[in-house]
Amino acid sequence: MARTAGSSGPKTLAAIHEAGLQLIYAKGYDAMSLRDLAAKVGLQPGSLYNHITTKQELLFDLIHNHMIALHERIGEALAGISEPHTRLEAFVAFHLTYHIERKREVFIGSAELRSLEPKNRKRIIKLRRDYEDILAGILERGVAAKKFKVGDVRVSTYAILAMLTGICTWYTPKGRIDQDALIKTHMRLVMQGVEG
Amino acid sequence: MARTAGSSGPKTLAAIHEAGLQLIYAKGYDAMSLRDLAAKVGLQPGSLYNHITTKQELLFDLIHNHMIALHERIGEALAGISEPHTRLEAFVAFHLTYHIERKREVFIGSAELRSLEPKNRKRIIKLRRDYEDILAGILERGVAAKKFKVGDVRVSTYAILAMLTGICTWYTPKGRIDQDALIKTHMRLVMQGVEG
Amino acid sequence: MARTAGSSGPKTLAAIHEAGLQLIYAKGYDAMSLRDLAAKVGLQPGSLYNHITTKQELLFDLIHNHMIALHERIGEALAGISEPHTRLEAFVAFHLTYHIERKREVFIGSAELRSLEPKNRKRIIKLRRDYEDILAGILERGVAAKKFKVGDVRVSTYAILAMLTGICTWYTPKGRIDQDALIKTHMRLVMQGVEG
Amino acid sequence: MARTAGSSGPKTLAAIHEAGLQLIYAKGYDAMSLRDLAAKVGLQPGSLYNHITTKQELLFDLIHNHMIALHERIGEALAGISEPHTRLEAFVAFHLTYHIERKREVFIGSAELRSLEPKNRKRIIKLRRDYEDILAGILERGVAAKKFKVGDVRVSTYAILAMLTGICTWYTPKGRIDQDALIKTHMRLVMQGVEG
DNA sequence: CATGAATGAGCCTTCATTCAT
DNA sequence: CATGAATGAAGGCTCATTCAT
Repeated sequence: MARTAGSSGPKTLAAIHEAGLQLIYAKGYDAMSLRDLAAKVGLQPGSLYNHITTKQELLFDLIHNHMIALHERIGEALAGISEPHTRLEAFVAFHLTYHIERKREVFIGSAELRSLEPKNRKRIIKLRRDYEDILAGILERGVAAKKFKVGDVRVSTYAILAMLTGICTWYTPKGRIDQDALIKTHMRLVMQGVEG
Repeated sequence: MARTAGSSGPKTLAAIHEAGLQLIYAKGYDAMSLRDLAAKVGLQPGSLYNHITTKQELLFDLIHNHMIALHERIGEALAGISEPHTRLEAFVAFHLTYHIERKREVFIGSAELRSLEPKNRKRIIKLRRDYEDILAGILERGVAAKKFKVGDVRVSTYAILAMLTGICTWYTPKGRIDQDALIKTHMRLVMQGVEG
Repeated sequence: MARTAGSSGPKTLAAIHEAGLQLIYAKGYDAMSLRDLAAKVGLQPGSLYNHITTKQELLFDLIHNHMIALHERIGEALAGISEPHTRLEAFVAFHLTYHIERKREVFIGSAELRSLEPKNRKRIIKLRRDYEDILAGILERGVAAKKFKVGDVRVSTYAILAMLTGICTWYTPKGRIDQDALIKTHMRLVMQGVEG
Repeated sequence: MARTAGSSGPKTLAAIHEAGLQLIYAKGYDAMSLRDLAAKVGLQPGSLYNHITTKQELLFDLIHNHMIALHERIGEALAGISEPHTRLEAFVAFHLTYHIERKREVFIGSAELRSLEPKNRKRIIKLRRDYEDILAGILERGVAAKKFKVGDVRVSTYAILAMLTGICTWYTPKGRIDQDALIKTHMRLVMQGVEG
C-alpha cells in the first residue's frame, strides 16, 4: 500500500521520538519492542526503518538531543552571571525547572546509559561530564573566593546533582507540591549546604 | 548427567544470587539472559530451575533480601539514639556505608523496580516507603524541636535520600576518594542543609 | 532477510494449515513441534507467526473450520428430505463420504479435543453436540412415526456416530475396499439396526 | 533421605501405573510429564526410575497389560459357546462390560498408539488384530451358516467394534443411563444389524 | 530405595531487521 | 513511504533422564 494520506516525513519522525520517549520511560529500552513503538505511531514495524536507522540509534538520538538542549539552555541560564552565590542559585533553579519539564528525557538519559553501545555511551558521558563541570566550576570558584565551603568539590558536585536530579523519579505535576515550593526547598538545602 | 560431585543446593543458590547481582548491575535485568547467568555459575540454563522458580522471582528475591537487610541494619544503627542531630548523623553515616558496601543491590533495587511485576513492585515500594519514613521522621522531629529548618519535609527527605543514594552510580573503592572523606563531604552538605 | 519473491500471505497460511493437518494427524498435536511444521512449509519457525497467533489457535482453527464445514454440508445433504428412512440414509451416506474425504480433520477433531484450552474446547463441543442432535432428531422422529425402533435414542445416536466415524482410523483409499462397498456395508448395519 | 516408612516396591509400581492411567487418560501421554506423575505418586521424579525403565516403557506396559487381560477375559467369556447368535451376544456383552470397567486403559490403548515407538506399536497392533479376528470369525461363521447377513465382513467387524468401543469416550457411571440399558441398546443395534 | 542436583535437547515465542511489492 | 512476509538469533522455560549422596 502507498503512503497514508497526510503523512509526512518529519512529522512521522517526531511522532516516533515522542512515542519512543513514552515507551522507554515506561518500560525501559530493552523491554520496548519496535512493534510496540510502531503500534503506538500507527505504522507497521518495517516502516519505522524509513525514519530511523536502528533501535540503538533511536535511543542515542533521544538522549543526545536532550544533552545538547541541556547545554544550550544552561548556557542561556547562566549568561552574564558571575557572582558564585547568584550563579549557583541560577544553576539550581534552571536544573530543577528543566528536569521537571523533561523528566522522561532525563530519566532515560541516566537509566538507559547502560543500553547504549560503548561508542555512543562515551559520547553521552562526555557531554554529561561537561555539564557536571559547570557545577564543579561554580563550586570551585566559590570555594576559592571563600564564599562556599565544601568537603571534596567533585563529590559535592555529584551529591548536589544527584539530589536535584532525583525529582525525575517521583515528581508529577499533579501532586501536592507546586513547582515553586519544590525549588525553594531544594534551594535551601543546597545553598545552606555549601555555606562557609 | 546427574548431580556433580560436591554440588550442593545452598551453595549453588548463593552463587546464582551473586552472579545475578553482577550481571543485572552490569547489563540490566532485561539484558541479562539466563544463559548468561548459567554460564557465569557454571551450569546449564535449565539447571537454574533447580534453584529459582523464575527469572522474575530471582529479581524480586535479590531486591527483597536487600530491603529486609536494610531495615534490620538501620534499626541497629539508630538504636538508642534520640537527639535529632545525632540521629540524623547516624542515619547519614549508616546509609552511605551500607550503600557503598552493597551498591549493586541498591542500584538494582531502584533501577529495576520497573522490571518487577506489579505485585512484586508494590511490596518493594512499601518497604522503601517505610525506610523513607524513618528519615522523614527524623527531620520532622528535628523541625518540631527547632533543631532543623527545612522547606517541605517530604521533599527534603527525597532530596537527601537522592543525594546519599547517588554514590551507588559512581563510587568505586578503587578511586581517589576514601570512604571517610566521602562521608564527611556528604555529612557537611546534609547537616548544614537542614540547619535552622 | 525480507519477503521472498513470490511469497503471499494466504497461500502460506493455506500451506501451514495443510502441513498442520498432516503432522497433527501423524504425530499428534503435542508431538508436532512448530519447527517440524515450519520445516514442512519451508519457513523458519518464527515466520509462522506472520500467519498464526499461537500453536493452540492453529489447532482450534483447524478443528473449527472443519466443524463449520461439516454443518454447512450436512445442511445441504439433508435439504428437502423429510421421510425418516430417506433422511437417515442421506445422513449415513453424507457422514461417511465427508469422513472419508476429510479423515484427518475428523480424526484431529476428536483425538485432539483434549489438547484444546477449555474455552476452545467448549466451543467445539457445542458444535459437535449440534451435529449429534441432527442424527438424534432423525431417530426420534422415526421412532415417533413408528418407522424406527431403538433402545435409548441418545445412546443409539452415539453408537451410530461412533460406528460411522470409526472409518477415519483405518480407511485408506488405496485399500481393498472401494467407497461404494464401504457405504453399503455401513448402510445395512445402520438401517437394519434401527428397524422396527 | 532414605525410603519412606511403609513404602514397598510392588505397591509403588502399582501406584505409578494407576497414576499413569489417570494422567494419560486426562492429558495424553505427551502432555503428562514424569514430574506430574511423580507428584501424584508422592515421589521425586528421579525416584520413578527405581520402578520403571522409561516413560515409553511405562506407556507400553499399561497398554500391553490391558491387551493381555482383554484376551484372557474374552476367552473366558466365549468358552463353550458355539452357536453364532449366542456367541455374538456374548461378545457384545463382554466387550461393553469390559470397556466400561476399564475405559481409561481402552481409551489410552487406542488414542496413544501413535505415541508408541514403532516396535512397541507393532506388538500392540498384532494383539489388537487378534482380538478383532475373534469378532470377524464369529461374523464369518454366522454368515456361512446363513444366520447373519452383512456386507463386507472385515468392514462390519471394524464398524461394530468402533460402535461398541465408542462408549469409552462418553460413558460415565454417574450418568442417566444404567449399564443394562446401555447393553440392551447396543445389543439391539448389533443383532438387528447383522440379521439375515 | 529416595532425593536433589545436574545434563542437554528441545519447546513456543519474540525480536530487530530486511526487502519485494 | 508503507506494507507484509521473511530471516536468524535469541529468550525463558520444561523435560526425560542420570547419578552422587
